[in-house]
Amino acid sequence: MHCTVYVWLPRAGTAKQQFIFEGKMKHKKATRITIKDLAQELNLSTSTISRALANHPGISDQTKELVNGVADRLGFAPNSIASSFRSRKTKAIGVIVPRIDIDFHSRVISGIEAFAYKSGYHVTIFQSQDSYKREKEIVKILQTKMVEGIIVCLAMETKNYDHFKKLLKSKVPLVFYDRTPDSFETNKVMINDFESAYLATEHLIQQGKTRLAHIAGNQTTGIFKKRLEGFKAAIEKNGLVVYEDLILEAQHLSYQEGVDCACKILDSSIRPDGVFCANDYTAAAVIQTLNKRHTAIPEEVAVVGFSNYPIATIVEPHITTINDRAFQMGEATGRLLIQHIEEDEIDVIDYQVITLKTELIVRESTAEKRH
Amino acid sequence: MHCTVYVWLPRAGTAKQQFIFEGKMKHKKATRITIKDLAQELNLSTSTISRALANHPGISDQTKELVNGVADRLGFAPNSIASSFRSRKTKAIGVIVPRIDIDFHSRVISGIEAFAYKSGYHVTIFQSQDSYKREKEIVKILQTKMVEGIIVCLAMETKNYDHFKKLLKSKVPLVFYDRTPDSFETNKVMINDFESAYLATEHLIQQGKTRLAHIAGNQTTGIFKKRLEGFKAAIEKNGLVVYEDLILEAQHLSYQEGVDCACKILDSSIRPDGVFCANDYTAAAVIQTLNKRHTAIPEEVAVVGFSNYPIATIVEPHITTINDRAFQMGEATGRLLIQHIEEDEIDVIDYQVITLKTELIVRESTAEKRH
DNA sequence: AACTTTTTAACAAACGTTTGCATAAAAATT
DNA sequence: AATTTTTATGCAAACGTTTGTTAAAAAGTT
Repeated sequence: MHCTVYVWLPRAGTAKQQFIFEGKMKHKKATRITIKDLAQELNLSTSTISRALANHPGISDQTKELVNGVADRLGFAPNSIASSFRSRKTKAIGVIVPRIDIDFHSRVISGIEAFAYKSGYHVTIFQSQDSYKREKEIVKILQTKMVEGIIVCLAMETKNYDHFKKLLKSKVPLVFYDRTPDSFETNKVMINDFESAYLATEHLIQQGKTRLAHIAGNQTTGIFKKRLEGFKAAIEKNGLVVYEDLILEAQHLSYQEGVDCACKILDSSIRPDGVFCANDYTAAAVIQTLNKRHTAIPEEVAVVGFSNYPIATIVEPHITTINDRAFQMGEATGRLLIQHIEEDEIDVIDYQVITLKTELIVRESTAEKRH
Repeated sequence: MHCTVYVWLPRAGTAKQQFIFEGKMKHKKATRITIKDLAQELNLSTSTISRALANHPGISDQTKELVNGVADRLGFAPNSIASSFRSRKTKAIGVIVPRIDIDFHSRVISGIEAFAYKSGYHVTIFQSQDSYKREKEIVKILQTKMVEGIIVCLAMETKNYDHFKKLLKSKVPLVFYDRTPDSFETNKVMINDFESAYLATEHLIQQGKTRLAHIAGNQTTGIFKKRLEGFKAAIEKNGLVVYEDLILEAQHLSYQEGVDCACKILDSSIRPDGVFCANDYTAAAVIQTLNKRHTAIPEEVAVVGFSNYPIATIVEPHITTINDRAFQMGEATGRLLIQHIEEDEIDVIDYQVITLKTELIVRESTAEKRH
């Protein structure tokens, strides 16, 4: 049975509104209040309403008050899609991250959202799951004028950047953070991984350590390569020897991988007295392994991590580490993107590279005595 | 000086395209390919193009191929805003969380995004920063037909739900997770906090512990109240005594608060032999404090946490805890919301409450011998 | 061959705003 | 009082799709 029923209901104001219940009475068309309703109610044109709501200077304060009053009274909520459609501005930015539930990324996203919100933008997030295929899919979805600009942290798998180049060709503002493309120049926000690693390593040397080990990240990824380079550079600069046997690569820098690497390093013929780890999970793993072996930290072996994860101050001894300023990186990335979206003058600028200051946070795993 | 210049450029296909540089030559109107261009190119109507691209059954396979071919060739990307505008479907869902950079929430969001993506939706996130004012602001922004449904984890401050009731009145599908409103019935996805706490506490009792302490969360928040109730219920059911002095409230359940509470509890006149903590940060704090005091875990004092954070398997001894299934909670929340968005039949259902199974993960902080 | 049915595509009207231009009224200037 | 200037509002087109209805052509049926 299929029927159509017309029901007439009185509405706020004088006009009457038609609600249509149709087809098994399933589709209740909840007719929303539009700018036209306000116009009718006040005997003004839609253009005046629109301008009044937007606080346009050409509209008298009196009318503005009137319009806002009625809008409130009728519970008017603007249709942002119609507005975006007409004005060609969505006030949306897209963010592609490998995974949201990784501490570093969630802090960066937090910074992006905080800055975007302040600037009147909102943030739509996508997880590439570190997959190249998925990343391309997402870029395709974002091609549709849905967002005014895009922030990306590259998927681990991504070695080809054509999908992003296409994006740039169609003039979509684009900013990369942390894991950025190596083979083409574009907007980037990074920390100085080389410098940070150099700093961390030199700190170990200053503590009198001479046989240094490194648990490195995936060496096809720029940032981890840089950290290894910084490690080596600091050793050589200080006239010490780089022991290649003490450099291990951990694909995902997970805690478990850290344990495995720690065992290998500690059982090596050259017994290290200092370990620099490419993140704090592996640093925590090294520390726990040393604890189990009753090796004194930092006296026998000192440990430095990277990123200042929450665990850095929970594991005992607390981990000396690099403050990677994730939240600030998010803010800086958001700021740069929105600048590119809004400022036409910036068209002259081809691209910008921002490098954030990092700092070494010294804790008990290298410096003070363990209590 | 103000000038207008017309530049004619050849375009893919046979047609030519006009680019207009205007007003100090700042606004490059990058004219995109639209459905109309495709129509012109193929001598078809826009409706046919639209239907062909949408794989409408009324269009012949031959034309579909033709259309898709030209679309590819000209690099056509649909304008999703125009489409949303006309079809009244944005394929977007909004998520309001207290903070993104909290482990639990980032895992829930990850689950939401994963499910939404599979279902062809995208996710826009907002942080209420646990502020009631901010939460109301965000709800107002989301009123604008920008999203088809909303997922919320309440701000700590929120005690009044009028802003959400208004949302429901305008028929916006709404689902709460974890921190849900107590005073009105609506769609919710939760874990059984009472049951989980009961389970955790009973486990301590089974280990022969009789003087139990609890580090509780903010007692104006439902879930933490439930956890306390479960704790007490388990004790009473097992014929033991609830020591009110051993129950402390930590506003934010931070590591530092945990340390403070741990000291108070351990220095209390009734020396506890078991501690149930409302999250893993405070549990880690208790464990570290006990370690510093050289108190044997679990022999002298056993510890149970809540949520299974990464630190649970990093701190030594590893923490016995409740698996809160954050990712699955995200998936379930996303599924429920999208169901409500898409299924008209569901209109009959007023609201749904989903409770997820939890489990106790037994580790060394309660059971096995520490090595 | 005259019909009915099916297939395929076109027409045209929306969707709710924004915005350039025109205009009317009021105020200021001569 | 005639004019210019300023202020406040209206008109109407446009943004790029989707979709209900209609029409023509092709295929099938007698």
